[in-house]
This record gives sequence, structure tokens and C-alpha cells, in this order.
Amino acid sequence: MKVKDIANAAGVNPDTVRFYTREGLLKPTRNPDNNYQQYGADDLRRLRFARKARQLGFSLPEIRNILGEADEHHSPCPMVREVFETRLAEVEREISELQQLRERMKNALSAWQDMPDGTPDGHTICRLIEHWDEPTTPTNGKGE
Amino acid sequence: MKVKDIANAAGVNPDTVRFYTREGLLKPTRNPDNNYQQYGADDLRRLRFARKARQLGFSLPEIRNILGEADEHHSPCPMVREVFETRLAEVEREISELQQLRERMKNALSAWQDMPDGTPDGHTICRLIEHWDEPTTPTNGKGE
DNA sequence: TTTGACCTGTGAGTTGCTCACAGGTTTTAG
DNA sequence: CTAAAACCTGTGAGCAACTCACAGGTCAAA
Repeated sequence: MKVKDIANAAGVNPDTVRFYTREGLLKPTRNPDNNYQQYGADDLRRLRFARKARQLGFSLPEIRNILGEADEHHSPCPMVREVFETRLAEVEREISELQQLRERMKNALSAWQDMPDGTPDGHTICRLIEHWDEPTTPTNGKGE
Repeated sequence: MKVKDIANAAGVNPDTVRFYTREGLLKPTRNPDNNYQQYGADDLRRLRFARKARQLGFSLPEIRNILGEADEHHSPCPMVREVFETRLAEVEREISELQQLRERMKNALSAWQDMPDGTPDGHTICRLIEHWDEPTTPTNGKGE
């Protein structure tokens, strides 16, 4: 299979295939005649695996590790379970952050019902935002 | 105020201040003696405004537009309301996507309870992921 | 044989910062 | 007074995961 074939088979952009190849997730051979990449059934399996893992929130380095384990005939499943649980916790944190954001936004919207559209006067840019209260969580976006 | 002063006053990284200055959100003057940037009360107001707007999900170009409107003594508030409603819709979409992801992950986890950790055999990498079913929403992340 | 569709590698663009670097300035301590 | 520490300057790279653009080589069908 050539780039476009495997890309079609997995439903991804050919550039993604090239990118994954560069990143070492796929290991095609070369056609010595024309120097084209040749992907086999194994690469397609890896590519489909990688896409599913991406949908589950795994990062490319994580996927590379998992594939590497599999290459050495170790079971990647324990690693998968572990990363997966970490990731689930992250997703839940993201959800609750977004829910808080949504609440703050809705509160802001309803507060704005009553407020006039002021013209900036050198003291204020837009009260809508300036008089909006800070999120409860400290500014620090990072976990640290 | 010098870079570090305004950064401290707004609780951000000095590099963020420099970055916002590069991006045209802040417009400090220069001290001709030493070529240092000099930020005034107005810049601090803009910076705080920008940070609040960021927390609400506004992009830097949007914030630049809003500040630009304010600079020309137009009320940015209508623009703020408009962008804000668009943004709220996005947040709600993100939430529901993440909730779907969470459900899929939880389902996967419970399905995995019963499954053994297979060793990759050339047909399978890790069943945990390979036998996980696709999300219902078509893969295509983009709106198109 | 000529078009058009594919292939190649590499480099840049996306977003919002953050950090690194090399050199100039100011403050502080001894 | 001087030397070191702490600040300032601009610019360029790095992050994540692609996507697209470019310039040139290869191959299929008409």
C-alpha cells in the first residue's frame, strides 16, 4: 500500500500518515525501484490503533511507547490501563472546569441583561468584562 | 511601571507582558534614557481586561479587536456580547463532547474488567483499544 | 507523449504562551 | 567604588498534533 491507500483505508489525511511515519509510529519499507513508502497490513493495524487511542485521549508519545512495547512482544495492556485511568481523571477535571466556566458565563450573560453598553471613558474598557468576577479556582491553569 | 511591575500587578509572567506588547495589546511608551518599556495605569487596565477575557475564552485577536474599538472610543460591548454568545455555545459543545468521551471511556473500562492482558501476536496490539467501539459522532473533528 | 495524479522530503503555520540567549542597565551589597 | 545580582532589551525556538505548501521525481491513462 502506498501513502494514499493506507490513509484511505484508515480514513485519515495522507499527511497524517507521513507525519506518523516521521514520528516513528509507522515503519513502512521502501520500494527500491522508486523510493516510495510501502505500508503493509501491520502498519494499517498500527495506524487504526493509533487513531483509536488518539480518540481516547492518548498522546503520540504514549502511543509510540505502547507500540514499542508491542514490538518487543510485551503486553502493552497494563500500560494502556494505567494511562487510560489517568486520562479519564483528566477528562473529568476538564469537564468540571468547563462546567464552571459555563456557569460563570451564564451568570455574566444574565447580569449583562441589565447593563448598558458604555462607551470607553478612559477608566473602563467594557464593564461587561471588567465587572465580571474572577473564577474561584486560582488563575494558575497548570496543575502545579 | 516596568515589565516586571505590571506583570506582578496583574499576576502574570513578565514574558506574557512582553508577548502581549509584541501582539499590540499593550502600548507602553519608552524611557529614552535606557530604552525600557514604560507601562501606565491604562496598560494595567488593558492587561487585566485581557486576562479576564482570556478566562472567558476570548482569543487574542478578539481581544485586540475589542481593545481597538475601545481605543477609537466606540463601545466594544456589542462585540463582546456577540463573541461571548458564540463562545458560550462552543463551551457547551465542548462539554457535551467531553461527556460523551467520558461515557465511552467508562464503558471501555468496565468492558476491560473481564478482558485478559493479551500479548501482541502479530494480529492484535492491545485488544483493550482495538475492540473498543468507535465514537458515535463521525470521526471528523472539523465542522466541515 | 503529455497530462494529471500521485509520490518524495522538508519547512512553515496554527495558539498562547514560556523559556533561552546574548548583551545592556540598574540596583544592591561589601 | 566596584562587582555581582537582578533587571531590562529583542529575537528565535519549543510545545501538540497535525495540515498545508513547495519543488521536484514517478507513474497511469488517454
